Amino acid sequence: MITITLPDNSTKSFDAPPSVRDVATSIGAGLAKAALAGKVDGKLVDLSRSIDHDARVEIVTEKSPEALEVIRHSTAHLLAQAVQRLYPGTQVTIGPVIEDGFYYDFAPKGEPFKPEDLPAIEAEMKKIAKESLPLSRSVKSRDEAVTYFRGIGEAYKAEIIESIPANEELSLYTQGEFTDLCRGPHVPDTGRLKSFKLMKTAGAYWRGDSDNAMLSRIYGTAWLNDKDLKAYLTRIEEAEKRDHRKLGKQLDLFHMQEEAPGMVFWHPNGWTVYQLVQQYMRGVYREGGYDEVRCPSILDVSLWKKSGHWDNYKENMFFTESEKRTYAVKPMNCPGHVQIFKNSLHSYRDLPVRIAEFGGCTRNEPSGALHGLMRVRAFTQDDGHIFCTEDQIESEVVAFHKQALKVYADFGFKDVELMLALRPEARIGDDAIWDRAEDALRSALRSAGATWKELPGEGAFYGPKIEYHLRDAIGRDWQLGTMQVDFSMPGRLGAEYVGEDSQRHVPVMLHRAIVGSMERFIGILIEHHAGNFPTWLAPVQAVVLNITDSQADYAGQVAGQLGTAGFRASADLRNEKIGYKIREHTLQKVPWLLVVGDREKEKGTISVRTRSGEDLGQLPLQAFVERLRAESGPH
RNA sequence: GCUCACAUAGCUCAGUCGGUAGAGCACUUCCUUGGUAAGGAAGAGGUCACAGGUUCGAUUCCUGUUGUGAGCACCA
Repeated sequence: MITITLPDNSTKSFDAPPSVRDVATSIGAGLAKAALAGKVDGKLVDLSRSIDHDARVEIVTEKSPEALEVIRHSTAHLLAQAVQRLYPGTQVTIGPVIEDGFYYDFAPKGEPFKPEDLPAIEAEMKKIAKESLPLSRSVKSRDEAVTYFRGIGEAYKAEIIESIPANEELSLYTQGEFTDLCRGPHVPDTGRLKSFKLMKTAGAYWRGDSDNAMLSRIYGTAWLNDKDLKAYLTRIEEAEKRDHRKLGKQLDLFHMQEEAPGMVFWHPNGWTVYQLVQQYMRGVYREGGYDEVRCPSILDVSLWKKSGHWDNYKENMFFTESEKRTYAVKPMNCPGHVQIFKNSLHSYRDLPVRIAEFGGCTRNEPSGALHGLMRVRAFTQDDGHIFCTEDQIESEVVAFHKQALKVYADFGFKDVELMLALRPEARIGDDAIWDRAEDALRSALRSAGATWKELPGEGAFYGPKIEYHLRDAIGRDWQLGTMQVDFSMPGRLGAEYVGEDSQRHVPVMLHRAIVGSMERFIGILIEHHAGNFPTWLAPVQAVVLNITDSQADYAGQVAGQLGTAGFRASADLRNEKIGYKIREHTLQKVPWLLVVGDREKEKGTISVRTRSGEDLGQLPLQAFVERLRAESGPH
């Protein structure tokens, strides 16, 4: 006798061990039909799984949060089956579920898959789905499974299984002629898979290691129904429209060119935005008690040997030589700031000493990593370093945390996630130091009332770090700010202060940045706002448009007065129709369009239109200035 | 760095099954003075990314280089 408890706490009894499907059927035929999988004592299983003990059971249908995972996983199997039908001899490896879909890595017999191959594969998937092949689960011992996969020529699969402990039982899923190793669960039959699409092909290293062979990966997406699929495809299109590389060109913000890979040519419009962000951040330095400094861009390599960058970061640095000396182009600002700290003798009374810079950094990033403004070789950090005692870490981290959240909110980002990156494999400093550094950050975060996720192995070589991840308007995550504790570098570079005991001590160094890289931050701003910068950040805030030549003087005057009032305004006096000018400046995403014709000229007003097409009618210039002033800053 | 793809006018793209190229927008000039998302006409603009090779002939085919895109690896 088996007693099953359902989510509403009602119970059902069965004489023989029932399958999950039996439980569903006992509740209702409709539910049995809608069922995709089940949850037994919280564990996701197949419908066919029999339940041999008293348990809590939940039926997973399309309405369950787990449904998508099951469907995507099963669709990955469907893809593998289709590929093996069309390309016999292709080996399968793994096919996990990812955000919005799934992928499957194949070891093709000949050429890797190309985008042109996808329609045929997708058609074959649709065909198999129509066949409604049931998926059946079987269990094998590890060694049996290895023998099985070796027997059918699946060397990669066999290799995966060999790395699993010998005493573990493995489940295999079979649909028609296709069998794959898999933890499951899966949909009961392939007919349940309807709304999917293959998206792209790519290379991917076997087991994620660049020393291994390159496999051929196919990405796909899968959804509960065609409506969701369509919504997803629309979302991707929207994201493409916001691409900062595209908008950067359209709005004439910046460009990059072949002679300077990964480096930016800022155009007047883009540089205006850059300057605005910089001025704002300069205020943040001031309010946080930082002194702004400026350090040399190239420094003798001996300094980088002392700092540890030579040993840990050489691959990513640019070098230059002159008169038999080798210099490194600075990839980070910290050693420079230490030099400034060291240049005078500090008392413990001076601490914390806060030094900040808009520090230009140059890093030889791998060519394949470059991506518009998001990953560049030359960039500027809002970089600050705090020299303090161990006791001061907590209050410094808390103050920084508050400031960072304010900055993000001012730029329109509400969704901020914190990560704590812990000691990596390659590092300097002994474990006791790392313990103290990691604990210091944890306790600071605790006292700031923050919640965070920990990422083992992701820290910098000199210390652990807090990372601030922001979610933009279309749900993508970006890492911006960082706060890092460093017990090593001050000692290596000889930074000291005189303590109360009149002895010399090595200070702790905190590395911090809020926007991270100016370049990347502006890229994120462009995408977050889809190019529609808020008025205070817009390169051009208002354009005055005359209707005929007879108002040219007046239009020029209005633009002049706005300029005098401190706004970025210009007049478009071209001999073009008003509709043409409106279209052009709307496409340039200028927030305010001010139309002046004879009517306005006579009354000394302007007709105000926003870039979203809203018509505010005629306003006296002064009234508009007030309105603009209200939108001219984040505060 | 690795795999695959791509590189044609300022921009977005078409095209040449191998015989040195075309559209729209933008630009210049002229006409038009027009009230809220494109008025009209004419003109100018290209070593078809770069370097080799095959060929009577290469922008087109092949190889390499550079850059870009997608993904992987990397991201101190």
